[in-house]
Amino acid sequence: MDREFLARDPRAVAPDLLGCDLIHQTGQGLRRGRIVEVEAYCGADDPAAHTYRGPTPRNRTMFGPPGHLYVYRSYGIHWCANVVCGTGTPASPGEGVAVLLRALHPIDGLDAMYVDRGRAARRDRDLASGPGKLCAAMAIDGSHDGVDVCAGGPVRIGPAERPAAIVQTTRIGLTKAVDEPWRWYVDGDPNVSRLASTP
DNA sequence: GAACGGATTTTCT
DNA sequence: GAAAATCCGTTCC
Repeated sequence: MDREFLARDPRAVAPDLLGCDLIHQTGQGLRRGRIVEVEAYCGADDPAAHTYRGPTPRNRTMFGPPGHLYVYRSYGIHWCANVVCGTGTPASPGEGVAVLLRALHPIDGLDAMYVDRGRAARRDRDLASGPGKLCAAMAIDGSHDGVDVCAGGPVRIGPAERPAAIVQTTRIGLTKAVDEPWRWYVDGDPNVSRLASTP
């Protein structure tokens, strides 16, 4: 994964991440899933973003250089993982923008994913069909906040296999900026957490 | 298959 | 003190 690819507006990066593989090489083995659902969070432009009101101890990774992972705890229980975007450098802060990874199509390491997801996972599509599930399946937690996914380390992102069709729709689970169409998913993939409503 | 409540960290009022 | 970028077990169709 080239860092320049991520050094853009998250609304441009997010659909381009669909079809890329998220890879985690753990001591036990390699886990891999294809990214099939993402959301963009746009810093000061986005009341729903953690970074809307500026840096805090939790969100400081999002103001750093692109290509790092912002991992935070959601509802006190789950972990959620974002890929930092924008034009930050080690010397100067970025825009506080990122892409939330919401769902994966499991490819490798499914046995380990079932173990870490517990008894609620009955089928492959239960493994990573949501941001909290995704982190559990990939063994990503708070210790991975700030890791560089562009450096060829144990957590990395592989090149995209371009999806046949992409759906753009509104984000999920928000109470602010609910109408912004900043979620994208791979049309027809069974691992997508929720389909776009068709009124 | 849909609908509800509980778990529990970080932030803000 | 309350709400939040969620998930799961239970309950009722």
